[in-house]
Amino acid sequence: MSASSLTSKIEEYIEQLLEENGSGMISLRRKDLAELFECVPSQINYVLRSKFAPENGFLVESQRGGHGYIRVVQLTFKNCEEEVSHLQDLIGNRISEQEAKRLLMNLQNRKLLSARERLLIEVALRNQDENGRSLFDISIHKREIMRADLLKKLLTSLALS
Amino acid sequence: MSASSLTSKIEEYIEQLLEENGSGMISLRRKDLAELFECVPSQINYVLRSKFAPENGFLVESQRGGHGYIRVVQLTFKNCEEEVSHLQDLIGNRISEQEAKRLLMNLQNRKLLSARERLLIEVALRNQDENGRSLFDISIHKREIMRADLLKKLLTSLALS
DNA sequence: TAAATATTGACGAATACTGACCAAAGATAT
DNA sequence: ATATCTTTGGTCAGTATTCGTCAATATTTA
Repeated sequence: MSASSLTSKIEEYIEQLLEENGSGMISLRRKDLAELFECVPSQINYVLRSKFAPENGFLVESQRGGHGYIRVVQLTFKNCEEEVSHLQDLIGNRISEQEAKRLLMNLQNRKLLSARERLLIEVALRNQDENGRSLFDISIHKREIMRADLLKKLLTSLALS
Repeated sequence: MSASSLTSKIEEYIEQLLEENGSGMISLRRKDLAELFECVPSQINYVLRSKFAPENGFLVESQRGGHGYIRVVQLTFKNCEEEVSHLQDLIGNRISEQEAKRLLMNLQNRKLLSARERLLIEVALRNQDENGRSLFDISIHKREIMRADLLKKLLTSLALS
């Protein structure tokens, strides 16, 4: 897909670095990256915060001062149970439609879900939401709780199969 | 087939874009489309929700904010259309839990569903049933209707893509 | 005319980007 | 050793840009 925004370009650059490196971990220098993309340094923080967050399967460590660095680590899980409990934590008691979609997309990217499975889950979530809204007049808050509930049920059932 | 309504015009425009593009996927800018058709932006959402829903063979993905977009993906029939409409007939207006399970097992045996996909559908159906029973006190009759509805949505969206 | 579908507009939410100011850690001079 | 300078990264608040939702109203259809 075309990456027209600055954020996308930086994101793709970092992903490419990770891919080339292979060890699942890379180091950056914030100022250099900012110069490369001709933006303010805090833009790098924005990209890291929004695209390389734990819910997207990454960890970011850094150190200030001379020879400072930013390290991006790609998370992996040893077993299913670890992954499931991590997912439970991420979903929490309630979740928005956007968050749910991002999470599912991430699972698909990490090959933990097929495209068809993701589609099924999205349709199920959407159906519940529509029913809750139009048939039963459920509040948005309650719908977020029900969405988290269903999502956890679906993902858990898959992981334990 | 009156193409006179605004919704129809927008629908046809998007379909034409999809056809011209050929890749089965297009990107829109909601504000631009709204300006083109001289309507409020939310009209675009209405068209997308009502005409480009998964059960109609489309996926809509979007992103807000700077460089935001709306992407419409046309799912292509992999399995034949007859299969889908046959399933619709088979399910009918309402279906019991037992019948649903038999149907799903049958689809899995015929390799039209993976075990994981069947599991997802069963969990989604059961979840809706449970909620309907315990939260909203829905009658068994109404629940059979809702079950048929959800099952058709799920299978139809799967039959595409 | 009752139900379904279409249309609008007000308001809210998510994402992108910047710049000013803050904090930490190494380097250097005394 | 300590103070101070230099080099790094962090945070936050503000602005701009897009899209989404919801409820009210209008129109069409059955």
